[in-house]
Amino acid sequence: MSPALPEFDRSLPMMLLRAREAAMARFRPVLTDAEVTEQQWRVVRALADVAEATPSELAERCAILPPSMTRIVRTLVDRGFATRRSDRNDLRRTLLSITPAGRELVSAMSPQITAIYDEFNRRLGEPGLDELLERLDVLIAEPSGSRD
Amino acid sequence: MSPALPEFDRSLPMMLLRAREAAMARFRPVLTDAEVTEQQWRVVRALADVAEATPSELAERCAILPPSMTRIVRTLVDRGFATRRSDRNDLRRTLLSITPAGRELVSAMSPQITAIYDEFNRRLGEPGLDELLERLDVLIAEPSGSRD
DNA sequence: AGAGAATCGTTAACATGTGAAGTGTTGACC
DNA sequence: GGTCAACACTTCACATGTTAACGATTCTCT
Repeated sequence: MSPALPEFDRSLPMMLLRAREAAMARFRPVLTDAEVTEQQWRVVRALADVAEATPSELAERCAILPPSMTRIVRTLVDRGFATRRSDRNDLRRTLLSITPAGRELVSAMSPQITAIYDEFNRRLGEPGLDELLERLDVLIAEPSGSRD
Repeated sequence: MSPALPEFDRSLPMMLLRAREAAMARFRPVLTDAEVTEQQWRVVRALADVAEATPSELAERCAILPPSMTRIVRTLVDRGFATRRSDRNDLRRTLLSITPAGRELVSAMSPQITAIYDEFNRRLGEPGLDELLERLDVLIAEPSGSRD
């Protein structure tokens, strides 16, 4: 008999998707209120941590594909949350920075976002959250089980 | 001082997103090979488990929003993986079923999909996977911490 | 120097995510 | 039995996901 597929509803991809949906459901009202999309917020958030970054670096850190990043950066620059300049040492590269308006957005949203993080912390417990993150790390880590 | 935001890179939403991306990266080649999208596969997979289902039920089970479900069902019917009829007792409702071609798709893909599930099982260990799913359940479960 | 490969960002084309509004049908209530 | 709210599905508009291909720049190697 052909190997039975795992239970659909409790398969790893479905559970990860549902868990993320459940988490984002808490953040979404805050994002909507600030009139930024989830992805725009990720990029602004990432830009707040560094002096400058290239679209590629942001794409990596935010888990957003380059074509999407192109559009998101355009939006953020248009809305005044980020600025861009080109790298004089490598004209292929673009360097992006957060603007004061971008920083204001981050600081205005921080309290509410932090409160939601705290809520998840309470729900899972600190050790529970840490264990969860560790297991997710295992998934994220390169399998490297290959042979080289 | 304003409350510091959690580490961006290890925040729960980012980790869940990365973990899911890592997992899907393993499945994607199989899906591409079969020429179905991730979401189309989820719906076909869900249809294979039941005699009939409404778009709403599928949307719930597959974590796909109704507008997307409308488009996906249209595609699946066009491609011959599903059929639709309307409920005579409630003309608002549509009833969907998998076709033989849909079942063939599922059984053709099952071995490869199962192999990937097995790989994750090995990486995490059975108890590790179970613990992971339990913690994800905590996130998915209604907070219900409200007061009613 | 110069040809060709590699890199970075972008555009294109299609599928899906997301929130709002629309259509037809059913149910509840007067 | 007629009005109105609720429901199931759809459409619309815009943002993003996904793959492929493209243009400009840089690197490599001869």
